[in-house]
Amino acid sequence: MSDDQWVPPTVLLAVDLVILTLRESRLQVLLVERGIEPYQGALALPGGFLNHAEEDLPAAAHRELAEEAGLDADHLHLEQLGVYGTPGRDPRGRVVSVAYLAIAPRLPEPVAGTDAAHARWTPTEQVLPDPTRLAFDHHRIVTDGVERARTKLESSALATAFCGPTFTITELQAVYEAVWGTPLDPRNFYRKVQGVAGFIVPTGRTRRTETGRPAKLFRPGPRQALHPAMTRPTVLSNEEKPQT
Amino acid sequence: MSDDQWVPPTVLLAVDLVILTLRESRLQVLLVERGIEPYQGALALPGGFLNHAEEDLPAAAHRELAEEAGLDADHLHLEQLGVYGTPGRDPRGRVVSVAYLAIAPRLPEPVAGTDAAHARWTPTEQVLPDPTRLAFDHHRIVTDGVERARTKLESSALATAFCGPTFTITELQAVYEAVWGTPLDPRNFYRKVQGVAGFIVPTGRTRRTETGRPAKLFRPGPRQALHPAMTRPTVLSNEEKPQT
DNA sequence: TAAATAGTGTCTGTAAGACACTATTGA
DNA sequence: TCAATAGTGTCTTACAGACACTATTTA
Repeated sequence: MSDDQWVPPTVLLAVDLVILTLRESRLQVLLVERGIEPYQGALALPGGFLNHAEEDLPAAAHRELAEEAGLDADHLHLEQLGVYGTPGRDPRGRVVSVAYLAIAPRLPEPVAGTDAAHARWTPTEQVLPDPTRLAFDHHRIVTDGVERARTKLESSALATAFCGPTFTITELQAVYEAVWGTPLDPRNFYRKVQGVAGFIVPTGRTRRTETGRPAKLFRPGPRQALHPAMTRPTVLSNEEKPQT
Repeated sequence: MSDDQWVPPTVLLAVDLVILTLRESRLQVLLVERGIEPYQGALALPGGFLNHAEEDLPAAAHRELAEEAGLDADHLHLEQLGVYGTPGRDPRGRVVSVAYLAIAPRLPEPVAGTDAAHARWTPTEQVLPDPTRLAFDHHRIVTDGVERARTKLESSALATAFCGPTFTITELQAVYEAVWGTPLDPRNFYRKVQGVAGFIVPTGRTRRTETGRPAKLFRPGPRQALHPAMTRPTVLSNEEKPQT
């Protein structure tokens, strides 16, 4: 600290994106096939270095979102997930990556012939169990992103961000079931979700399905913080099982 | 992106520490008086640049913790808070800072004659209301750190990290009251905290106070995640007040 | 009609919060 | 004895979860 010649080291700064959506009733994450070394040919999160030294971090995240997934900011939740900067995580040198979590309603297949051509949706249930499937430390980042999404679903109105502008309660339930990976009781969910003030508001319209009673349509309400919170069914560890 | 000459920009990487403790029944944060420009003479969070390009982030956080607060890793909770990297936040150039939250039991006054000589404890209630009191964007970082601590107190056993190796239930309550900034009912708190399996375990000993019945002593239990969670009294916004 | 999905009623157990009460110490 | 702090009992209300039941559609 008292070395007069010392100058602080510099690092390369990147953003990585965990983009989650719901397709085929499953939670899916956008992955790209890497075209260059390192990890050429492997699957990785979309992302990249800052464009220039003055680019803002959220701006870089939005730019990558547009470039690699063809997504504009509409209906889009974007939040910082964390920093991943272990020395050696990138063979090119000291790269520190800021991960962002993006959540979007039902998204289309990436369009061929664009920058997003090598992108593909992959169910998280295929990615999470295998830590070696992704390049760099991206498996850890995806794991953290999914866990963040699960937690946020409990206490915030984030679930509606997975839906279109209007939705049925059953559709909303499907979001919770897909993200949490647990089945929920439809009747309890129905009343529960309506009892949370400001979470969803009825539109007065209904939506016909192939068969069965038409369902009322709702849109997102004004509330971001949910009271009472949605409760994720607790997977009981051995220690907390009731003693019979 | 198709410019063959383009090379990614580099940035300066720093760590900043929000070190919280409990002194005089108040939540206090460690601040240092800056000895150099920019913001010379102003109060700021302890922290600094990476020592060398290969230093790990948590290692840098621990190093600053030792240098600026004289703290070793004992009894210490340390977690990543977030990245603060807005262009222009530091007049010296593009500095991206990774903030860490550290929580420690009752800490002594910083020792004069060490690197920590210019450090001082400051009650958060004096810092939080005034966004101009701290250098850089450190007010925001402190705000985020305190909010993180408040939230973690609800669902994790973090509160015991503010206490010594053994503590009374009343002391534990004082932690919750200081961090949350709300009074709690001692009788309900007493039963509540004992009903949370694995949170605290009785030592069998008691501690005498100046006056009044001696209190049972407890030590931290094995559980990190609390079930049921401690509930922070909800400050009702206008919208959610019950309609009479 | 049956099959399917939407939506309601009701009960039980757990837990939060209010608050009266008892217990054990020092002065 | 009183003052002070520790600890218990009990009631009310909220809410999670189980699950029987009714409602409205298409085939």
